[in-house]
Amino acid sequence: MGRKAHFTNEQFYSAAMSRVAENGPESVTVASIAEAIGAPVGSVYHRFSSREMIMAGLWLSIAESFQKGFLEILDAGHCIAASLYTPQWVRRNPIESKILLLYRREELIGGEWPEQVRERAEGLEQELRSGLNSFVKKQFGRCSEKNIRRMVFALIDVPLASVRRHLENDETPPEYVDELVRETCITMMEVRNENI
Amino acid sequence: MGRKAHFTNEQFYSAAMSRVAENGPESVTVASIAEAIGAPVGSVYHRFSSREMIMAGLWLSIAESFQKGFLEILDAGHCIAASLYTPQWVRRNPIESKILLLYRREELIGGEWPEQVRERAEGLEQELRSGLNSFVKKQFGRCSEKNIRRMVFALIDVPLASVRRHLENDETPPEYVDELVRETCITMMEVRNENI
DNA sequence: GACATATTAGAACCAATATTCTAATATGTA
DNA sequence: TACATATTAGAATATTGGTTCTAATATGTC
Repeated sequence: MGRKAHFTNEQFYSAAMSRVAENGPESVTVASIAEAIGAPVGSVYHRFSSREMIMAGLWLSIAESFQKGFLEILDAGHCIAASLYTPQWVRRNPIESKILLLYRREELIGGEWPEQVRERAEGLEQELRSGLNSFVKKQFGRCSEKNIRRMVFALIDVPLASVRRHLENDETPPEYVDELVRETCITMMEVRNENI
Repeated sequence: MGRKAHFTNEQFYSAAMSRVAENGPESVTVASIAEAIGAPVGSVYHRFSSREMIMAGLWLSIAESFQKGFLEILDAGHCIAASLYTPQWVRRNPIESKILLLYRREELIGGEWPEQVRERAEGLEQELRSGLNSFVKKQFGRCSEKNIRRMVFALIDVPLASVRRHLENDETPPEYVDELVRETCITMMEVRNENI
């Protein structure tokens, strides 16, 4: 029927993504996205209902892709590999990782989360929680609150901490961070009797 | 000579601080600070040359106070205690810790760092680096790059990671985070031969 | 080729907020 | 009490950036 689209959604996302990685989330204005791909601002609003929707879509697609890989490893029961997933993913995806791991979600998406977006985000959380639960059950026999916390720490919090410093400096995380993360993960797996 | 000040600097800082803790750095407008203490915006600019200067002063005073306590423990050579300093400080300073540990510095202080402010910040970094160096020298005999990294990880990055999740949720870090941090710190202190 | 509609196009609009400016006011000193 | 000045006071200004609106344009279908 109508005329063919001149720009793809990916182009809009990609423009937003580069700008976030280069100058931080604040610098992403609707005008800057438009300019980056040579479109007028009106076109942006024709595709997306608001700036928030662009940022949310971008964030979600990166988060989904990250989490997919993580859960595959976790489901396979590879504990150490799961803890190393973050630094390795960061090396493979330097731009995406700044958006997902360096900035807070609220910096990217300030205001209202439209229903549809919230659902996708909740789906992600749900999926992660259940993946962790079954991992812990498999590894430790039973899924105590204490063991869940240990694994969140070993597989998520610590790996994130290990790369953040490097993301801030725009450098690829050096190999030694894997060693630190691995040692921590091994320690966390050594659950003593009183912990079970 | 002139008339006495009606408001103290602390009042301005404190107003800014509460707002950051409650609604995030974005919500701190010059008008909101003024309103919080019942002053007109003009008074704010009479004291501070810009919004940035308020935020920078606030951030610096918190950072200095945090770091002072940390370095005392570190200088005393108490490794585990140093790693536990962060979660414990967070429990004692719930408001301050959101400003110092939850938000990125760039969120608080966006643009230019005036000379004077930059100097104070650089002083802090310098002081921390040198404190860490002498700690590592004392603990490990020699101050290798590798050991420095391990200690930054054990004493700074991991403790920070251990509380961030809780700061986001506006809850005091539960006691068990100390256990996780302690175990990690112990692991990091066990430097094997090939690491020295 | 004519029509319908998706899309481009960009000017205009609006809201928020940092900053400036001018006037009024209070207080320490002579 | 009168003067000098730090401070309060808040209205006015300027800028930035998201959003809306109207017109022009291209493209698939009849």
